Amino acid sequence: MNLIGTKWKPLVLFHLLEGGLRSGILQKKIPGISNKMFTQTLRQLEKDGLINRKVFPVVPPKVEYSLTERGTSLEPILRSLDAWGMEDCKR
Amino acid sequence: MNLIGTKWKPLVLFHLLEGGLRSGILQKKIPGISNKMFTQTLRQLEKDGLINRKVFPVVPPKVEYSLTERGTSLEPILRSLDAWGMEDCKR
DNA sequence: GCAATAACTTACCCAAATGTAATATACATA
DNA sequence: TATGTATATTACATTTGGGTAAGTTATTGC
Repeated sequence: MNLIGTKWKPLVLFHLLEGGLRSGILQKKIPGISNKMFTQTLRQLEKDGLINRKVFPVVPPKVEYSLTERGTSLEPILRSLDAWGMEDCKR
Repeated sequence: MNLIGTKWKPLVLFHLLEGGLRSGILQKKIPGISNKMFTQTLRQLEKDGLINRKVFPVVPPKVEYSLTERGTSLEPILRSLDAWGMEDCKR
């Protein structure tokens, strides 16, 4: 799954700890992430079974991401990374 | 510091949790790491202030690595990564 | 003299991660 | 008809992690 060895995954997960978010809002919480890496990271996390993707059939599109149970189980790790002041979680 | 975003750093630190080790022995605990990445990773960790490097002026050379206090403070993170079964810590 | 030893280092190369920028979709509305 | 909107994808370039293999050092012992 490679949570480690990737720049953005932990960051994305961290911002979902407080609850699900709309795509756009989540992205704004991660300054510096490119459009591409944002969706690419989400796709991977979804494939890893760590997040849910919920699409609302409206226009313009609305998509919400939230942690799965498995994703939530990472909370201790994500919080300790944050507490420790890991660069990648500071942004 | 980028503990995350690198393949080997957490692994090296993890194996030092139980105490300092000679270079060669530490390397053997990390199958798959190349000679180059091994020393390169150690240099980075040393620069990050996470490990100590102690050289014994003997022949053939003897070098021991151990965690600094700062490095030891990562123990909860390293252990939870391991407990979670992170791929990189399974080897 | 010459091989063996432990710990590195260096040159060279490839592949994977990431960045940039343009484009797509589908409908509402001015 | 043209524009805005939120989400996403694609092609292309660049950066960086990582591998391989050979060379370095300084001594001991055959």
